[in-house]
Amino acid sequence: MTDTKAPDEAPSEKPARLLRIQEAAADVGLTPRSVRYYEEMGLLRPAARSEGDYRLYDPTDLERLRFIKGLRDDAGFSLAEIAQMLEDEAARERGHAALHASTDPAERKRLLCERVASFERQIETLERKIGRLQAMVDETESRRARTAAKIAEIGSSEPC
Amino acid sequence: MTDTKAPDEAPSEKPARLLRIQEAAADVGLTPRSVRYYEEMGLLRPAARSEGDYRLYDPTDLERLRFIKGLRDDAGFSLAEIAQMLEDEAARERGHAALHASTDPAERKRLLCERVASFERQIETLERKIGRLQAMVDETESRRARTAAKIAEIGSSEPC
DNA sequence: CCTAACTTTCACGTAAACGGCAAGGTTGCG
DNA sequence: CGCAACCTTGCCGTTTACGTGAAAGTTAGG
Repeated sequence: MTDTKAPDEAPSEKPARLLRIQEAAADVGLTPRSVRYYEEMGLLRPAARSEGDYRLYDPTDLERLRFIKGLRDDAGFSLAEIAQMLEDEAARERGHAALHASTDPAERKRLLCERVASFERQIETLERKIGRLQAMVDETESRRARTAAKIAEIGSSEPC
Repeated sequence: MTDTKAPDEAPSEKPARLLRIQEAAADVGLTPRSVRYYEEMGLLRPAARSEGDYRLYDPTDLERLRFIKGLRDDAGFSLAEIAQMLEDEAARERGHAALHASTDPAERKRLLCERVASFERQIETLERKIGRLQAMVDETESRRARTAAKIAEIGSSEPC
């Protein structure tokens, strides 16, 4: 359970189910056009291309697409901002690769710490947004409470 | 303290500091163009116009503008969505007016309850967004934790 | 009254994020 | 191998949310 991801040295280990753009897009709730656009914007590259140059997406790609969609739909980040965050991700991946290459504990640690820092930046960005949203909720909530208080003044027990 | 807002029957009670578009926009961190655009999209109308048709904004307008900016910048809502929320607001305002017109307690209560419901819809919309953002934070957090665990494995006490 | 600074409406321009179509190549089932 | 269904790149169109003048009117100070 601690080692879900085998480093797989030998090829043809895990064909891993590759999807073509339509299926991949549908899977994460996007259109093929959007997926291509994201690629054009440098947000992702399909894991592979078929003989005839068809884009082929693996599960990692799908996760990445879901991440992108989440940041766009839920958080309202621009693709440029998302690109920035993903570059951070990329740095983590590179760090991950370097991790396997290195056997020096100190080096390994440095790489891992960098990853943690990057995660924390990401979290901070998200939480800043949450904070501002929460402030709006709080304000609305207090107005709701004031109105509710007026209702209480009127009394007549029964709610609306 | 319970009656901050006097209904003001007589005019010329509170000139209330009216700002022209540039100052108003600067005050809330927008451009005059955006403010005009918001008006064009039906998001707000200046409290008054000068003799020569200059737009004049009162504090209520500024609050509204800040609200709009918040929803856009912080939450990433589209102007269309914001328009919807503000229409809700407008309904509340109309309810507020009707409240002063009506002396029937039952009627007053109905209006107030409507307002509360509208506030609650607003809160729900915001919290849905917060929920999704929080989910992303949680996911990132758990990944951070996994990485941190690896660091702990290495040991060597000193942090990064 | 004059002028600088601000404002108005109108209109065209733009960046982001796709939508949609055309012309041609690829897959894969029968 | 034939053909429907899917994919490719290329390119133009569209919506949203403004930016940027242009031409003309308004305000306020000197």
